Parts: sequence; C-alpha cells; structure tokens
Amino acid sequence: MNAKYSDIRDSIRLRFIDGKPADEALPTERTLAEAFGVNRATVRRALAELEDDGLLYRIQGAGTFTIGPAVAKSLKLSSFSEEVRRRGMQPSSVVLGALTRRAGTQTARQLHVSPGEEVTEITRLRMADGEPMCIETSVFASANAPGLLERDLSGSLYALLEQDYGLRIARAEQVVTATVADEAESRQLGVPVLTPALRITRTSMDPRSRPIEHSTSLYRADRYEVRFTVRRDG
Amino acid sequence: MNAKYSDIRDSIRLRFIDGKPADEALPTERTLAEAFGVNRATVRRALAELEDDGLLYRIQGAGTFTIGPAVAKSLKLSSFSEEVRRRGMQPSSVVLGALTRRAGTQTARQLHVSPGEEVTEITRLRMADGEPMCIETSVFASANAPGLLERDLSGSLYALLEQDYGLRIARAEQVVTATVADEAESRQLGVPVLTPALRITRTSMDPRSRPIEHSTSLYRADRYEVRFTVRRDG
DNA sequence: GAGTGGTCTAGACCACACT
DNA sequence: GTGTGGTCTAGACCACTCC
Repeated sequence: MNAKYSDIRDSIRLRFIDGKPADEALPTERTLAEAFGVNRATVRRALAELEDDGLLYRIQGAGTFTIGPAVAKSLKLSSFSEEVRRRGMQPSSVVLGALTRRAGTQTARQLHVSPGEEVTEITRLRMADGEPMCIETSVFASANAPGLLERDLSGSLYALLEQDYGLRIARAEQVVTATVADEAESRQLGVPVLTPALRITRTSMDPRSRPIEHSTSLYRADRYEVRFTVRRDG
Repeated sequence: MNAKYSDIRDSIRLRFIDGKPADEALPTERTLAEAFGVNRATVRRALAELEDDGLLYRIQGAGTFTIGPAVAKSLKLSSFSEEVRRRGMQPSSVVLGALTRRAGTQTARQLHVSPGEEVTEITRLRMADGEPMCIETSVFASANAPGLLERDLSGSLYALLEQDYGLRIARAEQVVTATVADEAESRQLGVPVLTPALRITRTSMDPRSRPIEHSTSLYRADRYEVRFTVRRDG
C-alpha cells in the first residue's frame, strides 16, 4: 500500500507537469487537495518532492509553476548498468580480475573493517553497446557477500548485493578527479597512452551510513562526463 | 523572524549532533516536541532537513540517530570565493579579460537570449592563498547587470549579482569533464603543458529556472577535485 | 482586498523495531 | 506489548503577490 502523497505526487506529475512547457501554473494547493479528496498537507508533501526533483517551483503569494523539459534532472545514485540503460544503450562487462585479499590499511579505512579482514575485489572493463567506457574496481568486505566470486559478475553488482545479500545502498560519496590513462589502462580502454580520463572513487553506504562498497573507476574522457544539478541554500 | 522549525533545527544540531560520534540516539520526536514546546510536526520538519543534510538517519520503530563526523556534507552550490573560504583559504582573482560582445548562437542558447543581444564576459585567474587554481570565464546578459564592468571584479560575482542587481541564484547545472591544459592555459596556471585538468561548465539559474550566468572553468587536477554525495531513490 | 504558498497546532491511526 | 517513526486530517494564522 503506497502512501497517498506518493500516488498524488505521481498523478500531479502525469497530469500537470510531464509534457508541459515551462512556467505553466498548476492548480492551487487547496484546489488540488479538494480534487484528490485529501488534506492540503498531503498535497504539500507531494509538491515538495516534485520541487526537490527540480520539476516545479513555488512562489509565495503567486502560485506553483512548471520548470519545463529543458532542465536536466538532479543527480541520482545509480550503478553503471542502470546509467547506461537510462541512456538507451546496452551495458556489458568483461571481468579482468576477481580475488580475495586482506584489506590492508587503505581498504580497511575505506570500508571501516580491520586491516586483517578478508575483502573481495573485482575489476571489470565496462562497456556500452560493446564500446569500452571505463575500468572499474570494486571492493567489499567478504563477510558481507560470501560466495560473491561464484556468481555472475557481468551485470549490476548493486542488483546482486540487494537481491542476493539484502544489502541496500542508500547513498554514496563520490570524488571526481582528472588524470590520464597509463599504458595498461589505455590498452584496455582502446585509446592512446596519456589520453585524458576521469577518475571517480565512490564509497557506497547503507541507510545507516555503513560503507558497503568502495570502487575506483577510470572513464574515457571522450565518452563520459559527470553531469548534475546543485542547489543553493536548501 | 525565523521560522520555528529553522531555530529548532539549529538547536538540535548544536545540542545533539555536532561533536557526537556516529549512531548516537537522539531524543524521540515527541520528547523533542515537548522540550521545545512545539508540535511534533514542527520537530519533524526540522529533523527532515537535518536528514537531507546527511547529519542523521531515522529508522521507523527504532529511533533517530547521528551519522557521525566522518561523512562529507552533501554538495551545495557555492561560488569559487565561498568554496575557498570554506576550506580555510583566502580567495583572490586576477582579471584576465572583461568585455562585452554579441551573444552568438552558442551563448544565446546557454543564456536563453537572442543571438544579437549584448552579453558581458569576464575571464579571471582564480587563486587560493595566492596559488593559481583555475581559469574561469563567466558570461551574463548585459541587460541583467548593467555597468558590471565598472565594478570590482576581484571578489565573488555571485555576491555582486545578488547585492547590486538583486539576482538570486537558486541552482546550477554542472558538467564535469577531463581534459589537459593547452599552452596558454598551462602558462597561466603555472603548470607544464598537457597537465591533466578538470573542465567544469555551469549554468546558474534563478528560482524560476531562468539562466543568469554561464561559466566555464578549467581547474588544475593536482589542486582540485569535485566531491559530492548522491542519494539513491529519494 | 483577495488569493496564494508558508508555517504551525492538536490529534489520530498505522507500520515497524525491540524485548 | 510498548514505544518509535510515518502518514494524514482539520483548522488556523502569517507573509507575500497581484490586481
């Protein structure tokens, strides 16, 4: 059973936002509340989420208005597979390496485990429509995902973690830096040596902010960019 | 006069969050409501904002808990000056160029003006504690900021726009790509030619999503990284 | 002045965690 | 079972925009 505000949010989006030009006025909150047969607070909750998603803006005393289709949606956390599919391409992977090892000081700090604990590390070449896009190395505490190396590692690790191990990723901290591909990396990515590349390191965490996965990805700069919306204040 | 939930949010943060270790339980919502002498809904509004800021998490049936100091704060839109100051350094600028020109097709599209309209373009070398960090080119519709070139351009343009022209920036779309500094750029940044660099293009918009400023910045990769938190779902 | 979104109250019931 | 956070209602007043 969905919450009412959740259904109302989707209804408002379908009826008054999607496909509309910018600065179109929505019905007033009181009108919407009456139309949906709910309290105004419930409508406000729905509108607040749509505002957070960058789909509308509200001006006190004036009304609620559409933002319009030109604006990119705010950044959501998604796996490589999900992201590639969202762009209408087919994701695939080649496993370059998969092993278990002791965490060591660096990984121990990243995953909040002790340095002697066993971790599982998977390195994959990730492709979109068969074209190499990035080299990605993911590390997990082995205790969190026993037997991971025996599974099919060609798809979404996020999906695997959630479905098979009940590990839900809630947020991630990302750091983006510029670099160049070294000899081995450029060979795997199919680009000349010293080609510009984006390095993205990410720590994925569950709802309680416990780190679940740490990954380092090297993206071809000619095929990939990081795009997002930031808000001032709020 | 601040809203109550705003004061309560700050009070809760000071008393129960800042300086606390992770997973510390906060008082219940009903306890907080009574302590502050307000309704539970008001406390919930305050807690919701702290949750959005990544300072606490809530588990239905269990309670509200601190996230702890290790986690970086979620990304906010800020100007170069604000950002450098937040990192405890002193921002400064050298104006490399300031001119007015016709928008042309590309700028016209970025700022939603007609190609023949006059725009103001300012290029600056931006420094932190006297060390070159990036080359930044900002473009505005001249009609929005008449006489801008006669002002002091060494500080925050965001502050100038807000204080002198009443232009409030609400959000921005950013695109981050990897590149290398060409000869002129590397000379200005004080690095060898073909050094890795981050290119960040940004379109800043007012609350109604009208583009106000478009900027292109080239950051030294050895001195700068983009760091942010992304959420899944929500 | 009329109408809008912004804030706040008082109270209720539900879903879930913990014991 | 008890207590927690999650949702929702009914109603009020305030701050602001627009005419």
